[in-house]
Amino acid sequence: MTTDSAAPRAQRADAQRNYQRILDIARIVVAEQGTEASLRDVARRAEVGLGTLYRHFPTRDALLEALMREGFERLAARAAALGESAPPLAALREWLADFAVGSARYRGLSGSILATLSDEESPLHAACLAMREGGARLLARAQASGDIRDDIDGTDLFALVTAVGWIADQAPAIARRQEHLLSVVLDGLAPRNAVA
Amino acid sequence: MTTDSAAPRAQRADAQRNYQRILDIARIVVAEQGTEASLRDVARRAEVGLGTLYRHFPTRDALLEALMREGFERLAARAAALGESAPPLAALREWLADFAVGSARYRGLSGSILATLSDEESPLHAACLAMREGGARLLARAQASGDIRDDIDGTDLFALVTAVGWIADQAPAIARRQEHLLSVVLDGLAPRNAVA
DNA sequence: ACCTGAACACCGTTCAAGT
DNA sequence: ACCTGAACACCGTTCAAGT
Repeated sequence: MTTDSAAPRAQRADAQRNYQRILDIARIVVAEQGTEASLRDVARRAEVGLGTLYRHFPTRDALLEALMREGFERLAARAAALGESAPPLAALREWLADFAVGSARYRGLSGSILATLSDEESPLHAACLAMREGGARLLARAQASGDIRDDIDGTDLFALVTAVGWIADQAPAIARRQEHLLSVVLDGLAPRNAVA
Repeated sequence: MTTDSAAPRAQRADAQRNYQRILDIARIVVAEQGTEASLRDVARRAEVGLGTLYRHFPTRDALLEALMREGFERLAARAAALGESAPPLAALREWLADFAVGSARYRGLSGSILATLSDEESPLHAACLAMREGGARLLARAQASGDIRDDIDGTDLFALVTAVGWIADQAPAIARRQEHLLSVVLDGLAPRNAVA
């Protein structure tokens, strides 16, 4: 057993180059057109055959996953760090602000990310997992300290923050209210005290 | 001046029939496929030429507007009624629950409705206006009575509630949490008391 | 006055043929 | 082992030709 069956086989040089070309161009095209960008356009501008794009990225979500992986990993790491360094509520708020920015980086990304929650086949699902768990831990911590109400879970929070990002996506006119709307939602997460 | 220039000219019988056929079928197809339904499919199943569909409904939003008009008018009327009959906060909450249901009636509708806020050309924009104003009045009333914080306006509220509807749209797994998420958001609208 | 469907310019996805 | 692009089955939108 000198070679692991899951060992990454060395790619041919042209394949490696094409993969990188596609990814670089995809970043540009998705920035321009959003997550529903024309894949044909990506292939054209990357100067590869359409089949080559599909060989490297069998689905649109596979391409998005490659585009977002770094960002997701960064958010997961940031959650862990904040969990050590900041008080529960502050840590959660700071992380959510970061997440809100990341999940709205491209037009349509909020939708792609939220839809992926229900679709376990999507490569985005797995890519988001560690980040989601990091956020969920910060939430649980803030709930344990009594800063956040107990009747919401990580998925609820994830969905709510993504939804606020989606608002700016759909209606540019409200985009400047995004931060404020997020803080309104977070205010709703305060513990319910029975003050009648 | 016996005839108003804006008077509705009598339509030819076949035109009238086609209009109705398209609308009836569109209701079915949009229920099946959502607001991004294939217009070709609508024309096919309504057994009219594709051009006939475009003649009656020049844009997708024009078709959606015809589909939703009644519902919007009902919501506008309901806002007025609740403004007379119920205490400020209860009226607002009840109306928002109604609105939440209506704005999520079809898959994709939340998006179509919110996008229309920024697009004044869309026929949906005008169709929503009276309803939005009705909601805004209920909001202002609840703010005047001190039940709702002052730093949000009708557009903010409209966007937030639509966004909660969108969540269920994207992730069926969370659909059953919709009511709860809406109540979390509404809790965030409570006045900010300086309780440190 | 209204209807029709072909025509145009796009998609996503697959796959036989090439190197 | 990988690349290519034609082929297929769809779109939305327009518009000349018909009745």
